[in-house]
Amino acid sequence: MPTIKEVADLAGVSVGTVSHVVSGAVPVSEPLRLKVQEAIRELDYHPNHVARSLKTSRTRTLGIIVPDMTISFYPLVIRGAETAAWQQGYSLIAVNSTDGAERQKELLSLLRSQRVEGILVVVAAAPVPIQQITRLIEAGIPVVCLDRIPEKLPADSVSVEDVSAAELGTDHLLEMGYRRIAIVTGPLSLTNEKRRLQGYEQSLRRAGIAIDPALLWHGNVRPEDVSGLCKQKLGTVRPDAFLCTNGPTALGCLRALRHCGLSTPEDVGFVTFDELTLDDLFRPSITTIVQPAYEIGFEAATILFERIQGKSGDEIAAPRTVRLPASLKVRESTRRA
Amino acid sequence: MPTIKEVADLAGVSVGTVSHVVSGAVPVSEPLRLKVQEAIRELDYHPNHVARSLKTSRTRTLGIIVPDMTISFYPLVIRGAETAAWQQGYSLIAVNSTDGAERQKELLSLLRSQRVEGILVVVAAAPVPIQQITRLIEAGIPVVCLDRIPEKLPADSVSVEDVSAAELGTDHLLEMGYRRIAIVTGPLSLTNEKRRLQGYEQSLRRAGIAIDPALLWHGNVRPEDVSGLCKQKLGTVRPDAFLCTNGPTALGCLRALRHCGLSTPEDVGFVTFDELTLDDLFRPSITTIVQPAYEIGFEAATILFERIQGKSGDEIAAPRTVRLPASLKVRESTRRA
DNA sequence: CTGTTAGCGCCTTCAA
DNA sequence: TTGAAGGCGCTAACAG
Repeated sequence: MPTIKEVADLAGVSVGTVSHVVSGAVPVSEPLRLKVQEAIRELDYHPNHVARSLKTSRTRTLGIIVPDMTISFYPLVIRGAETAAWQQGYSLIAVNSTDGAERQKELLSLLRSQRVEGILVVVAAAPVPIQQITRLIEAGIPVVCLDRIPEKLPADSVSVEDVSAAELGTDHLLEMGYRRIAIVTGPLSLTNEKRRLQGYEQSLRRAGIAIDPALLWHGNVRPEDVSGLCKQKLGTVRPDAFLCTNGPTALGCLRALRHCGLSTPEDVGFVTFDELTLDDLFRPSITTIVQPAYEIGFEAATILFERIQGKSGDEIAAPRTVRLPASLKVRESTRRA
Repeated sequence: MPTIKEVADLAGVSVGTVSHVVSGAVPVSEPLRLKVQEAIRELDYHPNHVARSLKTSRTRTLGIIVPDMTISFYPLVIRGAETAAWQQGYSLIAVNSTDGAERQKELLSLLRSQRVEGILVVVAAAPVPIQQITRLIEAGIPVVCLDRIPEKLPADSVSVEDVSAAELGTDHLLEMGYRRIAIVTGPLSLTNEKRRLQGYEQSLRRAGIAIDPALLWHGNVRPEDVSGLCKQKLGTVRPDAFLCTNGPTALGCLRALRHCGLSTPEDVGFVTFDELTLDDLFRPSITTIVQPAYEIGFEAATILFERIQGKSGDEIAAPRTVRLPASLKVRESTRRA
């Protein structure tokens, strides 16, 4: 791999001159510039980012940690962030935490060693000591949380407007005439889940319906577990509709319904957060509360850049909290006979 | 961000000693080691990978380029590669080419500047000068192609056994009694598409059915385009079944069918490469030729590591070609009334 | 075992 | 406008 020195030698100039034409920051006379460019082409020279980063202590790299990019929501988030990063000349390292606290810690540490200039993180569902993250921020590496928001973490965050999103889904079910609406949530240690539950409760209350604790099903983010939970609950309780607060949960719930011989929309109404299918080609298509995944990623990266740029000198700005609106895609699973 | 020197000062030892305890390569006496570790904890020291990479000229980083990780097949591939990389203590930079030749070139250049030690690439569907890739290999950066295999590129490659995979699907349709089977392909400039077409033809021939050119529909990887193509073709031709050679193509085809008021399996049989849905919860569930996506990624990364390790000294081994078997998931779209 | 030191490739003053 | 030189943080000899 050729170095800047080899280019300089071939072009018959000094390394400084080559550096100038590469960066474009300092003007170089036409003839020298051409000679340098020719040498670059000839040698197929690619500036060494590693050396540049060491010198400038700027890696022009961002990190993003997601639980599992196999879940359709996250690739969109990543692409949003990637686009924002690309526009600023940054690249993005995306890694999966598999929702493990230990793994997340390792990844945070790895990204730190790589000297990424900022980190986007969807915190693992496993309870994570927030110290993992506060330390990073103290060390001067800005962190923006997205999608899932840990409690009491003084960091920027971007996610959906959970309460109103849940209301959107619940109101729709109420409008369709469902009354015994069960909510299937993930772990309530995630603020979002709590807020979604809250939105559900508000909608019911507003409709004059009492909250029935027997219809509050609290699971986690593993479809198998949720499926088991639902099967068990279905033995004694029969809701007429379901609101699932995330994709994996919905998957588990749907499997349980099928297992119990219940179908939607014939037997029960069904609404979930997050897209389960690629589109509406399949039946029963599921009514979905769609989060603006791409925008969440894009917006989060944008905030991260503001932090990175504004880091020099003046006091740290207060954490920003951005909440993007969700939208409802009404499909067949809430179409009553 | 503390440096190795600060750790050394705090622990009252030399930087060499700190380096030794961090790497574990050179033994250090118990008392010193403890002092160093304490200092590391105290300062929250994270070794600078950038400096280390510059010194050792090994970044312990791999790159992977996919067309669009929003397509469900690719996240699995990436995770497979990530797992293999992680096991070797490497990290992975995943980027999207959006199937553009220019973009792919930029990404290759970027990864090269980042000094990744090897690259996994799903070549862009747009015709790409193979020189982009051969140059990399000449420069000593091993490249493994996966999923899509460009013609005449002397590089390692990992993908599915296209011919037999297509036969699998076609034979199944034949067994179910379909006779006028249309094949909807992506661009034939991709070897895989050609091979899949070949498998389809072999199956038909073996069954004594003549190839009808009117049933050979050649599209691209953009659902909208394919949908338009299919709508037009359906105006004059009526196949009794479809074999789609990839996901985006299938999507376009299904949309066209719906547009024309045709449903599967009632009116036509349907088989496609690649999963369209998360699972079999939706109807009509589509019979699918499933590629071992995770394994493809894992295997490709493994080969890449062999190249990276074996790079020193001896002559370059001949390109390896790995073909993994596909499996058929029979679902409702081929269940005849 | 432990300390010292020379670069890895590049950018960035600073002089010429 | 161009060239020369120091040093970013670390590792890998090498010397002690």
